[in-house]
Amino acid sequence: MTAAKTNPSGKHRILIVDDHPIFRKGLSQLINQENDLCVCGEADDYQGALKAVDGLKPAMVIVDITLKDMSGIDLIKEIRRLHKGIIMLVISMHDESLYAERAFRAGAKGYVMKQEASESIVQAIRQVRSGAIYASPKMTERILSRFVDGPSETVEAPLQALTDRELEVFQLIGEGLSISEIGVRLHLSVKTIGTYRERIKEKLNLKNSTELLRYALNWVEKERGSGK
Amino acid sequence: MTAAKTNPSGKHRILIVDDHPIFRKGLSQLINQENDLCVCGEADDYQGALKAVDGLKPAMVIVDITLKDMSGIDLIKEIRRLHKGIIMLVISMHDESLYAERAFRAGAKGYVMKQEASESIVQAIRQVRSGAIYASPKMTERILSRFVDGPSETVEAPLQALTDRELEVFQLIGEGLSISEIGVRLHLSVKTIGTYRERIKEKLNLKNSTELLRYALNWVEKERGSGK
DNA sequence: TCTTTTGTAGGTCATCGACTTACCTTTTTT
DNA sequence: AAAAAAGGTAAGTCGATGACCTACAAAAGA
Repeated sequence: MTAAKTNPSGKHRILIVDDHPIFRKGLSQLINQENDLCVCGEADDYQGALKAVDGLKPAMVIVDITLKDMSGIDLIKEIRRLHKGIIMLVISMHDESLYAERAFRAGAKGYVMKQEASESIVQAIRQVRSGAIYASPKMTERILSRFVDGPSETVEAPLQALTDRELEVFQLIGEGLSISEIGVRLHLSVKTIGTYRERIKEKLNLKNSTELLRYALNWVEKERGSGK
Repeated sequence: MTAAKTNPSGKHRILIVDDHPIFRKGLSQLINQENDLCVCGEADDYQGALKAVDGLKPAMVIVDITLKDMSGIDLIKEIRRLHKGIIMLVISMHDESLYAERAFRAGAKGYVMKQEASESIVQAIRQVRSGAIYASPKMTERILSRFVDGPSETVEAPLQALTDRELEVFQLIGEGLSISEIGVRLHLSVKTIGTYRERIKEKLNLKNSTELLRYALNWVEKERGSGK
C-alpha cells in the first residue's frame, strides 16, 4: 500500500494540479530537487486531475484553487470522497483570508500562497506530509481565535447569534440599503441602526462596515441562490 | 550597444518580473534551455524591477501585470519612459480581453496568458524579439476588427471605458480596500482616489459608493471565477 | 425578584462621500 | 505646429456616516 504510493527509490509521490504550465514546471523542479520527494504527474483541470489520481495513486496532491473548468475546492472535496488517504495541499495566488478556511473545510491539509518563497512551500509540503496542518501564522491565528473568542458559534451559521432585529438589519444591509434608508424602512432612528450594525460587526467578528457590507452582500446572494 | 545587452555567448538577455517565485523558476528554466536566450535577472516588484533594469540592461523584460505593490502597466510605462530600447512582453493570468490593449498602449510588444503552453510562450518571446507584435489569435482578430467595424464598444465590458488608473482603483475597491488604504497602496493622495471613484461611478452609471462597492465586489469575484 | 438580553437612542469626533475646481502632462485631432 | 481632448493628480467645502461610548426601559430567564 505504501509501496503503491512511493516509487522504487522510496520517494513521496506528488501530483500537481494547476492550469499554468510554467508554474507546474517550476514547482516540479522545486520538488524533484528534494531527495525524498518526487512529482509523479501533472494535471491542468478537474477531469484530468481525477483521472491522474486514479491512475497514479499519488500520496499527495497539490491543488491550485483556480482551475480552468471548476473550482479547486470542488476537486478537493471529490478527491477526498473517492480516495480517503490522499493528502491535499492548496497552493493559490489568492489571499488566504478568503479561501483558506473553505479549503480546509473541503479537506485540504494546508494552504500556501504562490507569493511565498520556495522554502516555505517545501516546508508546507513536509509539514502536511508528516500529518500536521500548514497555514501561515496570520491564518493560523485567525482560525484559532475563532475557537477562543467564539465558543459555540457554528462556523457555517454565525448568523444564529444575531437577534431578530439584528438579522433584519443585516439583511437590509445585504440588499444594499444605507443606514439611513434602513432607519426609514424600520421606522427607527438612524442611531439605533448604527448600534445594531456595531453589534452585528462584533458578533460576526468583522473589522469595519465595508467588511460587513461585503459579508452581507455575499450572504444575501447565496440565500437567493439556494433558498429559492 | 548590442554587446551590452547580450552576454559573452551572444544570448538575448531577459529580465523576469513576477511576484510568484515558483513561476519565475519555471519561466527561467524554460528560457535558459533555449540556446539563444538567457535570464539575466529576476524581480518581484516595481522598485526591484526598475533597479534591475538599470543594473542589468536587459534586452527584454517579461512583466506580470499584477505585482505586489503596483500595476505592471505602470511599470511598463515607466520602463519605456526611462529606457526606450527595451522590449517588453506581458505575461498574465488574467483574461486578455481587458488588459491586453492597455498593455499595448503602455508600450508592451506582446501579451501572453499564463495558461498557454510553454511553446507559445517561447514563440511569443521570439516574435517580439524579432520586432513583431504578439497577441493571441482571438485578441488579434478583435483588435483588427476594431478598425474594420469601427468603434463598437461592447456593452458587456463597460470596464473598457475606464482608464488604467481608474481600473486599478476599481479593482482595489473590489478587494474591499477603503479609499485611504488604496491611497497608501498606490502612493497617491486620498483626494485623488476620491476623484477616481467619482469618475468610475459616472462612467459605470452608479448612484453612490455603496453601489460601486457592490458592483466591484461582484466583478472581482467573477474574475477569480473565470480564471478557474 | 434579580440579572441578562434585546430594542431603542443620544452624543462626540474624526473620517468619508459628493460635488467642484484646478493644473499639468500626454495624446489626438485639425 | 497649434489646438483640443483625455488622463493623472490634488485641494476645498459641507453635510453624512462610521466608530465608540453611554443610557435606559421592556422582555426574558434564572
